[in-house]
Amino acid sequence: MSEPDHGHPVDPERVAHARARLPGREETAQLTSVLSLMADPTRARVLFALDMVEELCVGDLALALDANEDAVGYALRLLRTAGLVTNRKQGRVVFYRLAEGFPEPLREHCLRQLVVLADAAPDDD
Amino acid sequence: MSEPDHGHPVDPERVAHARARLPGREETAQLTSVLSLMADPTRARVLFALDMVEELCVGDLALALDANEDAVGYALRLLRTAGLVTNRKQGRVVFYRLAEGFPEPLREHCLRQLVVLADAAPDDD
DNA sequence: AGTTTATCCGGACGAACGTACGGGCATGCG
DNA sequence: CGCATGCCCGTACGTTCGTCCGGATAAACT
Repeated sequence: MSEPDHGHPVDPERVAHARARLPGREETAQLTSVLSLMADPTRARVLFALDMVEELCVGDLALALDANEDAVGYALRLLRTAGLVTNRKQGRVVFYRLAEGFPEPLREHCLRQLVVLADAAPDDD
Repeated sequence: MSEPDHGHPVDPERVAHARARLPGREETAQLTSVLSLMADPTRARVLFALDMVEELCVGDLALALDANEDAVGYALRLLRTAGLVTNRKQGRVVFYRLAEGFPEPLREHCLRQLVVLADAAPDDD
């Protein structure tokens, strides 16, 4: 079966303990949805770049990432929709930057701290 | 075209600046691959649970998460393959826990800090 | 020994994701 | 005023991911 009735847990205490403190479905969904956005090479690098130079237009962004514009455009679309970046249009050029309300923990922990993880863990397997 | 030759960047300075400091393709791939593992509700909650109670068997884990065993089993398979969790078999029960070399920044920043993000940002949209 | 329990494994299916392409809309320039 | 540029949008396609289902394995209990 997929869902055994499981007459009795093996570790009722721990189950209860975990169950009580575990983030709910919605909170988890929120968290994972924003993590999903960073869990893509193009989007991650877009955010990295914007965190460094504050503002960039789409074409320059593609140049900086050495990616094609379609990919960057799509990445920006999702990030914009999620409210993580904002755009300012000047002439026919559109500049992007990290949104005002960009989650600080995300910027601090994922954009900056976690890079050292990739840098210091060559044997990730 | 998808890849305009872009005679000249708009902001050559910023492009160069970003380009120089940007993490390479491999590092980004590593980072995103581990982030992808957390960017799933089931896997994220599995890690949360294991971070809290140290050790749990598959069945109890399914109970704690209120998910079916198939999902939990699949989640554990991926996490195990990635080396993020280890298992210890006692009788016919298999206990899982976070791996020894579980990336500390990940545990500290994603498992613990980022939850407050989900908790403190009801207007994520 | 046979049966039940706890888990793992592999394949099939459907859904979501990312990419490539074509067209569209504004802006700036000749 | 017409053409080129920079970017956005919608669609179609291929790939990847997660779930569901059946069977297999190993251990404990009778």
